[in-house]
Amino acid sequence: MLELDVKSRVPIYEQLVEKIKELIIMEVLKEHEQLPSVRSLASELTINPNTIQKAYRELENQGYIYSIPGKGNFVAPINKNKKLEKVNKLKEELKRLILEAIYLGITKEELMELYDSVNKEIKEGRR
Amino acid sequence: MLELDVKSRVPIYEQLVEKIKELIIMEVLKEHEQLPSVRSLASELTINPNTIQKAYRELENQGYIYSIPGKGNFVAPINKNKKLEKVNKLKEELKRLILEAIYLGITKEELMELYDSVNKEIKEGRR
DNA sequence: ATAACTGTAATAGTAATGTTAATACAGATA
DNA sequence: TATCTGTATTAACATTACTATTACAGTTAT
Repeated sequence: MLELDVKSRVPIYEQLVEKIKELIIMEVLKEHEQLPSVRSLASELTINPNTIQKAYRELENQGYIYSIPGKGNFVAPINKNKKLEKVNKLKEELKRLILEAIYLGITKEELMELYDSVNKEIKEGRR
Repeated sequence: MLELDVKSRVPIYEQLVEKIKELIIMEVLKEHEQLPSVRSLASELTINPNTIQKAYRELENQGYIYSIPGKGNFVAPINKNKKLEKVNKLKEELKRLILEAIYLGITKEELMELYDSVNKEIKEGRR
């Protein structure tokens, strides 16, 4: 569920943050659902507990989870603004790529084809 | 022309490589055109000559430029396969983002709107 | 030929950052 | 009481990018 790339330039804790954000926004993780404990997740992923804690701390700062000392970390109940935030961020990224694409001569039609091919892959369950 | 972000996670030499690649593919830099010397570019950007050299070396390895010791570094005369490579890479990136976008509920129409807005900006000379 | 450019090379040092390791303490719970 | 949980702290390690410095050789113009 949480696949990490230890050789990546982006640090492990940040990969974790992004992956877990994703799960929360996609509502794979539900409100108030408990996350794996710092230690258990660390041993499962065979990385240091400090790294997990750093990720959880960051998620808490960003309002995605809340923690109860002694009990655990839980999914925060907000999700609406967060989703909008995410959508806007994604759109900005898309615009950046589209700009470059246009300069490289990629047409609107080609972009639509890309959309369709991805959409098809999803429907066929290949993702 | 070459704007660097020293605070970025991606290293300076790699930013340089990408920017210069871009200029070559867009044919802003023409075949056999001489690039700034290692030392002059270094002093212009106020970074170390070694960093420039590392970028040039990388560009040479990737076939974008060639160097003549004692003379300088020059734009290589290939550009066709390189452009295709770049386009394909960009399309892969786009697919990745589109996949995420679909999961977040972004429609094909919204994507088209993004394309149009970027296109409009270009035409209006805002880019 | 000399000076002033070019690229290339090697080495050492510095700085930042992520990660690990080891402990410790306190709240929660069975 | 034992065993979970989160939290905190400190030190050490590893990697990497970048800088600094010096040196050598080819090119070119004066």
